[in-house]
Amino acid sequence: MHFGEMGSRWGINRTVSQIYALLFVSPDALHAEDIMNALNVSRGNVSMGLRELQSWRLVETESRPGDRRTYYRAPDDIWLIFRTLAEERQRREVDPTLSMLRSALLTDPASEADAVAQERMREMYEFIEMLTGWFAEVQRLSPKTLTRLMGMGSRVGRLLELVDRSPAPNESPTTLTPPTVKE
Amino acid sequence: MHFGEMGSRWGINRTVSQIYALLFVSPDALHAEDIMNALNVSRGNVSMGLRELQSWRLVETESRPGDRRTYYRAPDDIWLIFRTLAEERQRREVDPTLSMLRSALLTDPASEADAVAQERMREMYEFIEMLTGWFAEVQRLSPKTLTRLMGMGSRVGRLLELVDRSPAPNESPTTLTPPTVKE
DNA sequence: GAACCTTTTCAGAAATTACTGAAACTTCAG
DNA sequence: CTGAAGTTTCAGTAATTTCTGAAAAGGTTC
Repeated sequence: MHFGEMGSRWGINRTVSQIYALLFVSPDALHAEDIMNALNVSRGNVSMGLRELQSWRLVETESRPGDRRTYYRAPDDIWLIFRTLAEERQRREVDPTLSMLRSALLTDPASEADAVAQERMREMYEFIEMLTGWFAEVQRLSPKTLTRLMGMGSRVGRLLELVDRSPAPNESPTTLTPPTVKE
Repeated sequence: MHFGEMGSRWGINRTVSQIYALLFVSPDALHAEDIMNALNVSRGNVSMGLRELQSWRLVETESRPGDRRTYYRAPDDIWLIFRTLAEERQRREVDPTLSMLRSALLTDPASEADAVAQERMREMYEFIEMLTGWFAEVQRLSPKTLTRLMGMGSRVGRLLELVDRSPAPNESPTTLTPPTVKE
């Protein structure tokens, strides 16, 4: 129920969110009728919801010998789920927004106000590109490494700030060679 | 228009998104009637939209001497906007979800299936806590440092992976002392 | 190839969400 | 105070989204 509520705040259909939550906590794969009964929704609704979840690559199907029904299961690797969600949102929402901004930036500003608007859009464009670019790159690291990086929290960044404040000569701020890790 | 569309995919009312986009690209602060005219929506709708945006701390008001009308402006510091959004979503959606999960984890599992469900929820709980905790910490760094960190992309992480593969003796994997930055 | 079981589709109904416009309210200068 | 200018509220309406259930389609088995 809570996930249905939260889903709808994130633009995801209530039933779709609930189906996902149900599959996520289920020890075994479920078939359509299990879901119908558990959530009290119609057959058609379950079918559409499952299709939506498959289009997001969030559920997998499974078939069992001697049973005609299709069973559905939600992968349980949380890093993978996170990655999948990020990739799909990138493809469906971020990329179209970037290309819209790009084309808006190509037109000639008709007024001073337009020029300012373009400047703001350019900032936003660059911000989104930087953020999603970084994200895509970092996602390629192993979950283990990512977990460690997160465990270090802001320490990595504070280190950089330290370096910034006491500038050493002939130092490139954007390259980093293997440090000596002590202690 | 595009932002209205995208907003609704993220659970944000179309008009609210459009008002925000309009203010964001406007060189000057606008008053309610400007917005009504620009977007062709009713006075009441604009009023409600602005209130919503203020509750998200995404727009500020401004009053001008000799003019009774309230002027609205969207701050233009993108890092600040990003941070504000993250903080509000954390407060409104992540925190309630975490506390729901916490209470679900406190109940005694009534069956084997319940125990599995709890285990899944525990994993999700820990993942969200780690991610948002890291995020909150990193957000405290200056935009300049953050930009540099992002510029380094996955290099920081690859460094860690490298260290993992060729283990040096007596090394704690979770602490990091200032490295020698060369070149 | 026909009976059977399951899934998908989709038109219409239901529910939800968003919007309007007018009245009520607030603010402030005179 | 008063009245003009501006803003908010909210009941009613409109638009959109979601859901249902029955019919069609898809697959399997014998």
